[in-house]
Amino acid sequence: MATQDRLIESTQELLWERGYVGTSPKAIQRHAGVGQGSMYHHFTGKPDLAAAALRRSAEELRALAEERLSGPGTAYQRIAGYLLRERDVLRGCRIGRMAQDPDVIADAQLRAPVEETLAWLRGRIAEVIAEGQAAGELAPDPDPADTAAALIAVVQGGYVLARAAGTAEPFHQAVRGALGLLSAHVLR
Amino acid sequence: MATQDRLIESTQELLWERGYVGTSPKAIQRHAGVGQGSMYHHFTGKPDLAAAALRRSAEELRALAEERLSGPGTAYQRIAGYLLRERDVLRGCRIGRMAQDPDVIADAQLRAPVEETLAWLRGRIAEVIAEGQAAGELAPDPDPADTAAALIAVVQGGYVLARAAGTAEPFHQAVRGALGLLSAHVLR
DNA sequence: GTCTATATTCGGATAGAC
DNA sequence: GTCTATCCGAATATAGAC
Repeated sequence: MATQDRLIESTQELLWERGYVGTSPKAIQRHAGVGQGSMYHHFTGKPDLAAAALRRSAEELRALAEERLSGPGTAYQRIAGYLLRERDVLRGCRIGRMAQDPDVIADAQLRAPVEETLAWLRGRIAEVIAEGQAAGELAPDPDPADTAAALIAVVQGGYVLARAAGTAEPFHQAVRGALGLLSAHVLR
Repeated sequence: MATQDRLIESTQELLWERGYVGTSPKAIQRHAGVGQGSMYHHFTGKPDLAAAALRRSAEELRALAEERLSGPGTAYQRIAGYLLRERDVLRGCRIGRMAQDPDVIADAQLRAPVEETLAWLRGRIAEVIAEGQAAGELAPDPDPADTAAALIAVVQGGYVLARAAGTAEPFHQAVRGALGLLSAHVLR
């Protein structure tokens, strides 16, 4: 694999585990097996490399989500498929995690992929809900945008509860709870 | 105010804003207007001071939540009151935020207040739901523990969405979405 | 493209005077 | 109790040789 790619992948990994403030250039170099000079040859510095890593994570997350959301099944089934898909619960969301970091939020380059990805995800799920309502599969009363925000928040917040508890169980409870509430609106 | 209290309050503030890794002893001293030696006289070091700050934040959060949850009204009204109460949305949750920090999760002293507070909150909301069901105010089918986890996750995840977006709106959408789904289960 | 040397500041603390 | 001095390693680079 190319040196750049090894650097980007290592940065993705470390950002996920330690956050932006907690990830040092030195640690990235060690993890990637790449020297100091080499890193600064390919990237101008930590923010540049982190931005590349976040853009790649954003792409990957989007592809994974789209896989479930554009698959077969009713609106409810596709949303349930998305919420119930295999996840590394205790590690949390590589993208959502960054929203807590003030240095990420303060830097437009770093914040853009985070903002865009979560906005896209809310919009995409709102579409699926609206499709379900148009098809008569879902009751017409829940607002698609509000409901989509609630569902994504359940995932992001579920990670918080799981990490706090030291076990994945609260995440799964939250997802079951959300699907339980939503399923009351399934018409057929 | 006593020096200890100024240190604890400053630490609460900085942990909220910058997280544990992002908060240095030096910054705490500056914020509190307290000298180096003074800080190390009252606390053994950063983890000790952070633990004191987190315990205090945990108490405060609990008191604020209990105020709404044990107030007057039906189960649904009390839960809605809790979800809709005034919040500093873009700053997020002082306690939930810590769950992302690996150094907090790794240290039992630091993690305990986070774990206990969120577990208490889930339990307390589950109780309110169960009371509502017993009183015939809420449909009996939603599982109290799962539903409570979903509601708390909506709050925690709502903060993530809001910070990512740079505006409080997604938080409010998520709360409206959750209350919309829950309200379908209100019987009277 | 990669390596080693060097620089500067900060993080997190200890020691001892007042 | 509080202050100042000092310490050592890490964070984040830049410079220049190979």
